[in-house]
Parts: sequence; structure tokens; C-alpha cells
Amino acid sequence: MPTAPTLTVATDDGLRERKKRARRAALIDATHTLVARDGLDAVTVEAICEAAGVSTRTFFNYFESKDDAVLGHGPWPLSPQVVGTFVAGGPTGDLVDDLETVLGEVVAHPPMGHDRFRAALELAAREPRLLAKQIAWVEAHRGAVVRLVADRLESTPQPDGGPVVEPDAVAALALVLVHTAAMRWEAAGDDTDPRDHLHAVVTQLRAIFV
Amino acid sequence: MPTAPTLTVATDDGLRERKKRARRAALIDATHTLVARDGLDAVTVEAICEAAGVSTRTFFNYFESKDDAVLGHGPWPLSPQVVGTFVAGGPTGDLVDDLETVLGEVVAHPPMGHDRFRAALELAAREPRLLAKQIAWVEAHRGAVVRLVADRLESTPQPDGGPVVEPDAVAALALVLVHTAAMRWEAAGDDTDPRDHLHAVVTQLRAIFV
DNA sequence: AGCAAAGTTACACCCACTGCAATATTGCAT
DNA sequence: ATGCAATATTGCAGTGGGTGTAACTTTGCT
Repeated sequence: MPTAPTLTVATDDGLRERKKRARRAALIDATHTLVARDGLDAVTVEAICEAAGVSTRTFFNYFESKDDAVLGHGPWPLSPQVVGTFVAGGPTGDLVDDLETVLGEVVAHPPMGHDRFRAALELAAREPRLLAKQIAWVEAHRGAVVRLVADRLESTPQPDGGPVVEPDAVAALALVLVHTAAMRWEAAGDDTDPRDHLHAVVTQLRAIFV
Repeated sequence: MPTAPTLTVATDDGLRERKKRARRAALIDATHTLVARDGLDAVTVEAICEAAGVSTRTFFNYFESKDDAVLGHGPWPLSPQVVGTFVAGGPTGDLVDDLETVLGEVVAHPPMGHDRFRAALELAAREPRLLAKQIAWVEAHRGAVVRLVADRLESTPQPDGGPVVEPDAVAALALVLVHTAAMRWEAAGDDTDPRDHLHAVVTQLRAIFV
């Protein structure tokens, strides 16, 4: 089940599902341990599978690539309520502030537990190839973000003074905000709130743009 | 010679160098043709090499990967004069405007001729994996950009009213500007100026931040 | 208990990519 | 022009990531 990178709501439960989640977690943990110790390229998929007690073929039933196992890529649940509010023009009415709210919700609720999530970020910060994959993964959601922003822009007419704001530009901003905030969070420490980092980045950009 | 992704000034000339450039170009062209026709995954390195009349081993002397051949990744010359002006606080004194100037210089002077460059962008827009690689390549220059921005921020003291602006945030902004402008340019057309697209993106972001 | 669906595994395979050592080509000094 | 040194190309053998397939095992349901 090479999980497609979509923003969906995870609800399914049952014994089978729990076993699958456990295996997936075990695979991720084994990958983290080995990669942290030996480096990404020195770790073979075979070694990971041996550590996790699984055949290599099964590994690729869970992840599309070795890199994906480190990053734990998969569906990322996102509250439809938060999305709905944003699209409707809320909660504050200011585009950037509301964007910050939505993105804060995203980074504050990773789909795997903070420990694993932070471990993934830490390894990503160390291994360039992983960082690239991470960004690419974020980028893969560009379409969804563009649609989100487009809906919002439609429901809240722009003032006619300024230039026409294209959803793509806003989406690009959103993606860079998430990425920069994540990196800042990783560098700062476990006990900080990712949303604070997001806010700091937004504040700085606002200041830059006068 | 797997060209390291650094921003250097290309000056070297001589008969040997010209032959190398020609081969490199031939390899890129062959890759473009085949990938445009059959898709990235359906094209093997062997096929590319056959088309270019070169051994597969030689291919990997020129590029680190098949993907790199499509994108034509390599050193990207950047005028030290433009850089110097930017670091010194010019040309206008406004950070965003001056950033736009530097980045405009970058996108307007690709290291391979507009036709090849646009072909690469077009394929990147079509194949997700290439887009990811493209972003990764830009990302690999983050360090250089951060240093650039840091120098500038040092030489031009910030007003003490606003928040402390971190080079990383500005660098992240710069990278996303380049990427977004490039995509916009690709979507628009051959006869447009990439700098115009860059300007459009900057203008929109400025408007968003009120 | 027993059947169907879903998951796991072994196996065979393709191909991207690398290190190495031999060979060919080029630039240069004389 | 000739021979030498530097540089480029190539063949070869090997590693490892990733996939298709078909047998086999486990799970959920009745």
C-alpha cells in the first residue's frame, strides 16, 4: 500500500488496520535507528527489513522508496472544520493571518506522533537527499493548496486597488512558510511549539515587505 | 566530471572544453528528445547513450543521474558585480526590490541557452520526479543564498522597530520566488521575459502582506 | 469450521549507478 | 612532427533499489 500523498481524514479502525499501523511504525523506527547510526546510503533496505523482521518485498508494500520510510510519508489528516472556516473567509478575514491558522493546524498535527515526526525532520536536516524529498512531498500538495486558496479568494472578493492575486502565488507562500517553520522548529528544540515558529516567520516576511 | 552544484563564474575556454560542452549539450538534447517522446521512466540511459553515440559509463561522467541530464544541472554563472551591489545595500536599498534584481539576473542568464533551458522546465513541469529534482537543486544553493543575504543584512543595519530578520527566512523567500517565477514563465510562453514573471510574483506577495 | 479478502513472501528480473583498470585522445614542450 | 603527460572514454563486473508475479499465510466474517 504505497500511500498516495493526499490530505485525507484517517478514521479506519480494526485489528487488521492496527497491525498494519504497527508494522509501518516498526519499519519507520528501524529505519530511523539505522540511518541515524550509519547514514542514509550505508543502510540497505535489506538491513532495515532484517531489523524489523519483514521481507524486503513487504517493505515496498509499505513505502515507495527507502527515503519515504525515513520521512514516514503518507496521508496527512486535516480538520475539515478548519478548512471550511478558511475557505469561508475566516477566522480573522486577513489572508495571511488565516493562512497562518490553517498551516499552524497542519504542522501541529502530524500523522505519526511528535517523536517520530521530529526524528524524521532531524534526519532530513542532516541528509540533503532527504531534505529534497521532504520539499518535494510538500510540493506534491501544491495542487490541493492552490485549490484551497482559490476557493477562499473566490468567496472573499479582493479590493480592486491592488494587483490580482493569483492562487499559485499564495500557495507558494504557504509552502515556503511550512517548510521554513519546520526547519526552524527542528533547529530549536522539542519543547517549542511549531506554531510559534510559523508565526515568527510570518512576522519577519511581513516586516520585509514593508 | 559530475558538476558540483555551485554558483561559479564560467570562463574556461580551449579546444578540450568546447568538445566537452558539445558532448554535454548533445547528451542533454538526446535526453530531451527521448523523454519528451516516451516519458522519463520509459527511457533508459542506455537508449540515450546509443542516440548520442557514447558509452553509458561516459554518460555518468557527465551527469550524476538520468534526471540531472534532463535538467542539465551544472554550475550557474552569476555576475560578481551584481552580487557585490546587492551585498553593499544596493541598488535601491529596499531588500525585496534588490532581491528581485539579483534573482532576475539569475533567471535571465541560465547556463545553457534559452531553448534548452525551457525544454528542461517544460519536462520538469510534466514529470513530478523532475520537478522534485529541480527544487532539490535550487535548495542545494540555499547555503550560498543564506550567506549572501547574511552579508547584506550585516552591511545594512535594520531599523530597530521591527522584528529581527533572519537570513534563512529571506533565503527561503528567495528560493520560492525563483521557483514560482520559473513555473509561471514556463506556463506563459517563450517570448516573455522571466523577469516580468518574477516581478509579478513579488508584487502579489507585497499586496497580500498589506 | 470454512470461505473469501487482504497481506506476506520468495523468486526472478530490470536498470540506475559505481569503482577500477585498460585504452584512446588531446595539449604541450621540444 | 614527435613523444610525453594529462585527461577522457570505455568495458566489465558488481551493488542495490525497486517491480511483477504467483504461491502461500493470515485475518474477518458467518
